[in-house]
Amino acid sequence: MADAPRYDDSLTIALLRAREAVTAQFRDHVAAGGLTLTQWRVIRALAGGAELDTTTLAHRCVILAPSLTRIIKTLEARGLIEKVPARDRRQRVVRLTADGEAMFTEMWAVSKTRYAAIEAAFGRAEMLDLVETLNRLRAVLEEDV
Amino acid sequence: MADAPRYDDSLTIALLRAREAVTAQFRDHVAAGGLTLTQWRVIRALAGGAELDTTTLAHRCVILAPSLTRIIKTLEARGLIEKVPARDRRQRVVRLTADGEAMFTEMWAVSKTRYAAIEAAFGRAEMLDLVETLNRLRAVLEEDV
DNA sequence: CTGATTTAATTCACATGTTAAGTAATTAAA
DNA sequence: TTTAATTACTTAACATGTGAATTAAATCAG
Repeated sequence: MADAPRYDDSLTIALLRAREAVTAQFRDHVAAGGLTLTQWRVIRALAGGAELDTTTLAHRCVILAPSLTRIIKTLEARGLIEKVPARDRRQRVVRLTADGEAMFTEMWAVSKTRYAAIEAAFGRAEMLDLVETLNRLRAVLEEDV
Repeated sequence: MADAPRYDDSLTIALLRAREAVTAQFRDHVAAGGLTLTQWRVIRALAGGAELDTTTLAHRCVILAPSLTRIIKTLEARGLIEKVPARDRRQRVVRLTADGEAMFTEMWAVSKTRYAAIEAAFGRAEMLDLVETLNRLRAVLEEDV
């Protein structure tokens, strides 16, 4: 039997570690705002007045529906998001409140600088290329394999 | 304020989605063996008779200590791993049992083919390059930024 | 129009992620 | 050597990941 590839060479582990390293650049800042990184993704997806239903939001933020149900409950209780009446009454459509938009604006200013720092350290071209490669990998895997 | 980059362009989201796509290739198979992907990483790290303490194992598998504590408890209860007496009695050193090694061997055969399928679909050179890029990104971020 | 099917969320149960606090063993310092 | 500091791990509490079952609303078939 061929040996297992060394862990450092494994694609899954490399993805896990890289993601961990990247999110570490934002975690403290987001936590200082009283949010988790997952909650921050939701806030960010809704920024600028977007009104999104749970399914769309879950897909964009890469959060499973049960998690999003809980997160919406939490953020709504904090007054950061609010429900919007929907024509299809099965859907739960939400948007940011004024407080939510304010929270986003404030935190985004810092997030931007962190993101810029990563670009500066790693290289803008390399970063764009990496994102493109990752999206291509995903496209390939979601087709067939 | 500059707008947030579109979600599809975000590095964090790209990493999240790519990882999701890759792990999806293994999840069903691993679940069929009664394991989670996280548990499988532990089994895999111990394969071949390795005896590792919790700290080393946590680092290699990219699992936080509290999670690993629970996982070790679970896998030990299932008879897949066992404790090894350690000179430093603060440490918890574990290894696979015979059953654990058998489980690994059986499942690894399938995992290998899945991994090979990904290589075939995405390209071996591209895959090696991606892993190298991810590790370089991590190295850059863990240095300074 | 009525019953069957599908769709959108939610709920449940359990595993893991995450931070902080706690415990026991080892090491360092006075 | 006795205490203080460090180390390795565990526990606790809460948030999220994950799959399965459930509920409510919309849609479809007859």
